[in-house]
Amino acid sequence: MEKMQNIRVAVDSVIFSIKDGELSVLLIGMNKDPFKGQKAFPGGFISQNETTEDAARRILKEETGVSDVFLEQLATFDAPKRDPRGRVISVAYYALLPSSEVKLKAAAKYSDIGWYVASDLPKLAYDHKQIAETAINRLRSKLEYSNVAWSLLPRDFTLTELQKVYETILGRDLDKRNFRRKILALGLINASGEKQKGGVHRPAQLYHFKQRKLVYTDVL
Amino acid sequence: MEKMQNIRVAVDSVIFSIKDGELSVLLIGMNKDPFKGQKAFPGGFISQNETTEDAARRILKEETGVSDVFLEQLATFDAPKRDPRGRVISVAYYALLPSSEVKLKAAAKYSDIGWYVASDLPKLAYDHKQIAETAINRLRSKLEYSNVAWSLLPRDFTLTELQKVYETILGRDLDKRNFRRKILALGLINASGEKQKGGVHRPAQLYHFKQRKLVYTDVL
DNA sequence: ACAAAAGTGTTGTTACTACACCCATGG
DNA sequence: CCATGGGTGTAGTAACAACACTTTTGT
Repeated sequence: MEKMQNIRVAVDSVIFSIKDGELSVLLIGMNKDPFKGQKAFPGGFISQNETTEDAARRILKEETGVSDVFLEQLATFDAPKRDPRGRVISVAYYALLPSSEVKLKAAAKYSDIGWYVASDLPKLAYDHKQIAETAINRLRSKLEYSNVAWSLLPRDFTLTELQKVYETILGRDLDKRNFRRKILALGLINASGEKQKGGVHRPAQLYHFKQRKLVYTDVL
Repeated sequence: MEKMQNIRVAVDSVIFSIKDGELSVLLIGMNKDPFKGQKAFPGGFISQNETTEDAARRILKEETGVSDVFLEQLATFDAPKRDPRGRVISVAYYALLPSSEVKLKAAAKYSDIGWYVASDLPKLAYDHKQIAETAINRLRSKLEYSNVAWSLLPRDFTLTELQKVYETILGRDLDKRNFRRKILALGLINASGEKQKGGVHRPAQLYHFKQRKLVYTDVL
C-alpha cells in the first residue's frame, strides 16, 4: 500500500493583457514570510468539489471582474519543495484579457496587485518564474497557430492594433502589407463597416473576429 | 480559510509504441469494481516526496523495463467525480517507446497488460478515454513540429520506417520522394553507413538521429 | 525471372519576403 | 500645411505538391 499522502492542490493563474503596448501579467505582492516582498501570480487552494478550472475562473473573477475570456490549463508544477510550508502541487492556468475590459476590482482579494511587463518581471515567489516562462512560451506558440489574439483585443479593433499584439508577444516587427494580406486571407476576421474615429490621422477600418473562441490555423 | 482538502494525487501514463505498423498504447485490465472488465492506463498514487514525473518514470520502468525514453507531462485531469471512490486528481504523462525495446516485464505489477491499437480502443475506466484523446492529439501535433519520432524508432532505421511512423500517427499517406527530401533537408539525421540486410529487396541505407532528445523544427 | 522495396528529378503552382509611396484626418 | 498613422502592389525567390521509372537483392 502506498503511504498516506499529505498533499494540497492549488491553482495559479497567469493573467495576460496588453498594457501600454506591452505584454503584461497580473501579480500580487506577498506580505508574509517566507516570500515577503516578492510577487506572485494570483492563486489559491481548490475546494473539495471544485475543478481546478472552476477555481481559476473564480480567482480571475475575484481579481478582475472579468469572466468570459480565454482561459486554458498550462501545466502542473509539483516539485516537492516548491512551497516551503508543505507539499503543494499547483495546476497553473493562463488567461488573456482584452486591455479595455480590465479595471482591477476595488474588492480584489489582495490590495497589492498590479500589472508588470512580462519581459521584465520582478523577483517571483515559489516556482513562479518557471511558471511565467512556461506561460509566455505557450502564448507565443499558440499565437502562431490559432486565433487566440481575439481574447487580447476588444470586439472591434484595427489591423494595426492586431499587428501590434503580434509584434508585442512575438518580440519582432512584422511587415505591414504582408501581415494584412495574410490575416485577411485566413478569413478569421470581418470588417465591421464602422471606422475608428478620433485619431489625428486617417480613420482606420474596424474589424472583428468571426468567432470569439479558439480556432486552430496557421497564422504566421 | 478554505475548507480542509481531502484530495489524492495520482499519475497515469499513456505509453505509445508502434506495434505491427499500428500506433498502440499499453493498457491494463481492471479486476475490481467499479470498473471491472474495463481497461485503463497504468498509473498510481505518487508518494509524498516524489514528483509526478518521477512517479511516471517509476511506473514506466515497472511495466516495461524501459527508462531512457521520451516522457512528457500531458495535462491534469481533475473532474470531482472522475474516480467514484473519492477525489483523485491525475497528472497524465505520455511516453514513446521504440518498438524493438519493449518486452513487457514478467514482473509487471499488473498481469493483465497488453498493447491496443490507439485508433480502436476498448472501453476505458475513469476518464481515460478523454486522456487517450488528449494524448493522441498532442502526439500528432508534436510530430509535425519536432523530432520526437526518434523515440519511436530503434537507433538505426531506414527512411521508409521513419515515413511509416509519420503515416501511422498522422493517419495519411505521404509522398516518398517529398518526404525524403524534406527530412534530409532538415539535417536532423545522418546516414549510418551501414545497410539493412535480410530483406528480399534492395538493401536500405540506415540512418540515425543526430540528437536523441527533443528538438523543435517544422517537419511537415 | 520475378517479387519486393529502395532510390531518384522535374515541373507547375503557391506562399513568402522585401520594399515605398499616397491618403484622410485633426490640429 | 503639417504630423500621424492608414492603406495599397509587385517582383523575385523559396517551398510544396504531384508524379513514374530504374536498381538491387533473395528466392
